[in-house]
Amino acid sequence: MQKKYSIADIAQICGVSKATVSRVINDKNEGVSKETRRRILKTMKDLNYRPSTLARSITTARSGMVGLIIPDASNLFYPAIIRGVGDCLDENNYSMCLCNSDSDPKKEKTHLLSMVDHRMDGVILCSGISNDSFLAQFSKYNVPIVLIGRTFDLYLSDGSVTGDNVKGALQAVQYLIQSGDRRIVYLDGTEGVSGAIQRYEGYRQALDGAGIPLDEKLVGFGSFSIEYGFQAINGLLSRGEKFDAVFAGSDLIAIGVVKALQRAGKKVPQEVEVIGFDGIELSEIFEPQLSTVVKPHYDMAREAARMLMAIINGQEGGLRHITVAPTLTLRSTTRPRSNKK
Amino acid sequence: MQKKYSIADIAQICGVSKATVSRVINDKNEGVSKETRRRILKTMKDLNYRPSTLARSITTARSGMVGLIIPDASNLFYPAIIRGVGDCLDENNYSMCLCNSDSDPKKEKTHLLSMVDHRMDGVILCSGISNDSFLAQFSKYNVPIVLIGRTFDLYLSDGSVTGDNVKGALQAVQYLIQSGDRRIVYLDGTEGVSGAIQRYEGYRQALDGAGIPLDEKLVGFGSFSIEYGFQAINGLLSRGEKFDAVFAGSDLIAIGVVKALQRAGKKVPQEVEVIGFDGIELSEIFEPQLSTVVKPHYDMAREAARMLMAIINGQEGGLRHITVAPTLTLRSTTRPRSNKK
DNA sequence: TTGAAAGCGCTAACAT
DNA sequence: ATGTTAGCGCTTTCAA
Repeated sequence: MQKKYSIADIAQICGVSKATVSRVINDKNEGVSKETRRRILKTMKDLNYRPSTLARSITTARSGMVGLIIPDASNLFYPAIIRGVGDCLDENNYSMCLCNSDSDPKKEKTHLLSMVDHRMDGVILCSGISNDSFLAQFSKYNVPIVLIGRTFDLYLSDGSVTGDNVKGALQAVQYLIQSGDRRIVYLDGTEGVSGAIQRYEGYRQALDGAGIPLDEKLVGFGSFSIEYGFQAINGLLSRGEKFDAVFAGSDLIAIGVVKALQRAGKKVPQEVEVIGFDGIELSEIFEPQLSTVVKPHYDMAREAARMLMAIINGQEGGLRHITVAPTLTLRSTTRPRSNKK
Repeated sequence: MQKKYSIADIAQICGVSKATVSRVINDKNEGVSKETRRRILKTMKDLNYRPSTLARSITTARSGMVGLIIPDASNLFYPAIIRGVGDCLDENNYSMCLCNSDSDPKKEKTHLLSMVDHRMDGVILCSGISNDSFLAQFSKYNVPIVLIGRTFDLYLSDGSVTGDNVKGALQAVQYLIQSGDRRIVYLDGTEGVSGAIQRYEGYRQALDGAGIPLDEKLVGFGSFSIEYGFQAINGLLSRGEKFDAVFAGSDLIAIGVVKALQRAGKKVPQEVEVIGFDGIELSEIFEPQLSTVVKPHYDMAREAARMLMAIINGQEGGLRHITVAPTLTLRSTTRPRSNKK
């Protein structure tokens, strides 16, 4: 167990002051002779000395760390998000502190406060919690925050990157309607979450536009999981509900839907068309490949991180609230159609 | 932009010393009158004061953070790992610092050093890099390290949790052989990585045991991805190679294999049986569901974190190197067989 | 029960 | 080019 050296040790051994050592640590090209610098560098190396970021942070008021809060790292929606912000932070020599909120306001609050305690230079919140969120009170702590995929309480944030959920849902459902479907099931995850609210809005607009009355029996909310999609369809089927298509608020739900449909002997897409939402990697891997509303999550996450870095570095404005238009991507869970003009 | 308060501010406002405030922050039940404690607590709350973990860490020599290094957060193998260590850390009020190494020794080194700089209390390394790893030199820094799924250089770590890859591969290939398969393709990810080396060993043992000569044309290494499995099979097929089954070193590879096979019109499992490795969530989601060698990744990661916490807390021994036996799980990419005795 | 003072490892003026 | 001196926000003896 070798001793941990501090800047004072290095200074003493090299016969210089701490200030000089500090200078070479921080790579100021000014003010240190080549010779001394070399000597100090060598000593640091020989002793395996690593300057403490903690101590530095305390004086510079910069921790070099950013927090990322997501609902659940094991949900297949998040890998792209994690990697996106991770890559951007790497490029900026920043570290990432990750935690799971489980969409639980309590946990969200705990983690948010933990970010403050650890003096994170900023945090990225990728979650869908609605009203009893701690977000409104978070500004007190003066930690810049940027939101991913959460389109209300934007005013409580310093930046945001979100997909246009209303439009995405609208397009998807319009497509189904044009395809001849009338009774269109709409299934989404956590009710009250911004994305779900907006997709519901898009769904309604599409029906309205086509003069199709909304049938609440065809609408359901649960969780963003395969299980929910599976159960929901089984429920509808057992209740004898008839429907031509399903629009799901997430790809995971859509996959559950397809599985339940197939299990019940319904042909997808011949008997029932299915469109998912998100365009996660899995939507392409799964067979049949999902028709879905694609959002570029990796890039969105990267952009959110870039934004946060800009804010932290005090760079001037630029657009701080970005909305990206999703693209309806037709694959194998919708019927092929000849292009119409 | 409100002022950031420090312990000194709170002390002054409450008319007590910093020491007293420190006492209530640290919740020592000793030494603070109920009244003073109440007053201090109230003031802290009113001012939104949050003690700086950084400052505390510098004196206590404890950061309350643990680093987790994985190759790639966007690889569908890792969600379970991330969540597993995350959950354990949460329970211990620890934070997680996550980074991606891309299986690049340089990046691994950079991140490992960053962990030292940030004075992480420990790190969990979940990666498969082989020889030019920085691991051998890492012990210099006296940061406890535990390994997940990396069964060589265990002596360089303070703990480890790994699956028995030799045995897992052996079982899988033996099963295929008993199933009547003779020409068995073996595809794995990064060559030289501990897991791959061991699976290759298991593969060889199984062939040996059955007196089947090893045909190197049926063996390939690439990356742990769907793409690789897909390409590899296409390559074999275009070269006119004949084979009865495929054993893949990861589920992702196996999925690529199945896709390529199906695309080429080969029936799985009727014409070609496929067994994957890992048992990630996706192996069950994918259709056809993968027959695979399952390891409990979430639990393994959790256990690794638990181990690390024990080491950090200076708790006595217990087993510090754990090997878990994987279980061959038969699903839809192998032919049904009657049980034999 | 409370306080004073030193110290943790660093940076940042300000001198020299 | 280098050193001196204060801090930064906290914990921790040791006294009172």
